[in-house]
Amino acid sequence: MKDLSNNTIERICKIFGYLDALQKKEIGFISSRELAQGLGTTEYTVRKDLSTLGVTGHTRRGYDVKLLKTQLGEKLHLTQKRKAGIVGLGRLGTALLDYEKFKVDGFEIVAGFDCSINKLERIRTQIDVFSVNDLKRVVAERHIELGIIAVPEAAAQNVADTLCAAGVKGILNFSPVKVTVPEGIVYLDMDFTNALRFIAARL
Amino acid sequence: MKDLSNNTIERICKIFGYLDALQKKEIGFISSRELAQGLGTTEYTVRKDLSTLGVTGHTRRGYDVKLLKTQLGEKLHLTQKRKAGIVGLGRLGTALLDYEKFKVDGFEIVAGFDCSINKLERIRTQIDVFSVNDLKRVVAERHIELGIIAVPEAAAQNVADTLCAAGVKGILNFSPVKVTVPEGIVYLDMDFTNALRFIAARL
DNA sequence: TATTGTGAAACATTTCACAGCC
DNA sequence: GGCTGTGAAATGTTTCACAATA
Repeated sequence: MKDLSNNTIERICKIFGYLDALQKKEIGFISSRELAQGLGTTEYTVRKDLSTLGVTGHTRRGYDVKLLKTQLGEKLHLTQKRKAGIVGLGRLGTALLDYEKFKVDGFEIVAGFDCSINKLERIRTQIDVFSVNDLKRVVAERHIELGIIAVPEAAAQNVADTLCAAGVKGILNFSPVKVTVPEGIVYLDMDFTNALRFIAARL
Repeated sequence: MKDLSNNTIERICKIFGYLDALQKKEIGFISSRELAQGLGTTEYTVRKDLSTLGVTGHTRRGYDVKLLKTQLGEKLHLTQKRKAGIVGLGRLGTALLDYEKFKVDGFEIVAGFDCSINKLERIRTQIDVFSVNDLKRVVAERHIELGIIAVPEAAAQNVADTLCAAGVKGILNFSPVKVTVPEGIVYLDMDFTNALRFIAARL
């Protein structure tokens, strides 16, 4: 397959999520125009993106919702379940531990980590929790591919290093500092403050 | 000022945040190259972005960290404090209520809202909490400009409508569905599942 | 000598127009 | 008739090369 731009991948991921909503409403077919409206983009871009991926719709009817979901899932490798671990079990970390939407969409949180024994003992959750000292072992044993960082900023880089050394392939960073990761590790920031800044700048 | 692309605004917001870290380390000047490294972009892009904004550095020394922070803040209107309210006081919502980083960066959470009286009574936080029935009044009284949505997906669109009707100018949506807002309201999604999907697609 | 600032070149993305199709 | 699929045009963004500068 041709290599896709980040923008395209992001849009396709959004479409993928949007199709869930359509399925719940029992909508069988959807046109590029309606998809575009639901996503805040243009019909041209939707058609181009889908055609770039090699998936195809029907003249006069649009795209088959269920089929499209399957096809996009395959093309983006979203069909296989992915295991994730969360490091940092403060308020945000524990909120993420029990975030049900992950499960629905093929992501499974299989472990939580914190450096405070105190916190580990007090936490009430279904997910197994461990000391960060056991991180390397647990990541290997449980085949964790994705690391989610929810520690205070001072500890973020350290945690990222530990996660990468343990062998995770992707990192989602909720801490407010950018961390650096080795070549080949997929990295994404979720900086809340930055999000508010972006909005403020557009006001 | 020329109008800036979303990409430029996003990068400038990141630079703005990065300068905080530099100030903490007491670094006085920084070159476009170093900035680029810290941010994962190129020195050309940094220089172009800054020059597009009309801010300027010094030959042989780079940019004055403190001055640059001030200038970027002015250009992006990030100097004035912005008041925000959070709707939905589940685990995520309450985590956001007490997210200290917001305060540091000029955003102030001045109210929380939930529809469950039960939850409102049980919550322990410094921030005043209200029933969503009082949302319109409180948004007006406290001059809330930014609405943060942290409710389950079924309620998200409804909450967005209420917030917009109450007069907020920007919305940050943590729920996993995209909501639609009237023309003129700045809107940004923070979809955790989508973030994981994006990472999985890049693996 | 090291770094900015910027016009121009290279590249990437989005939009468009329309053929093809059911 | 209404929708997709796509090559070509239009637009936007990034990279580059180099003059200017302290």
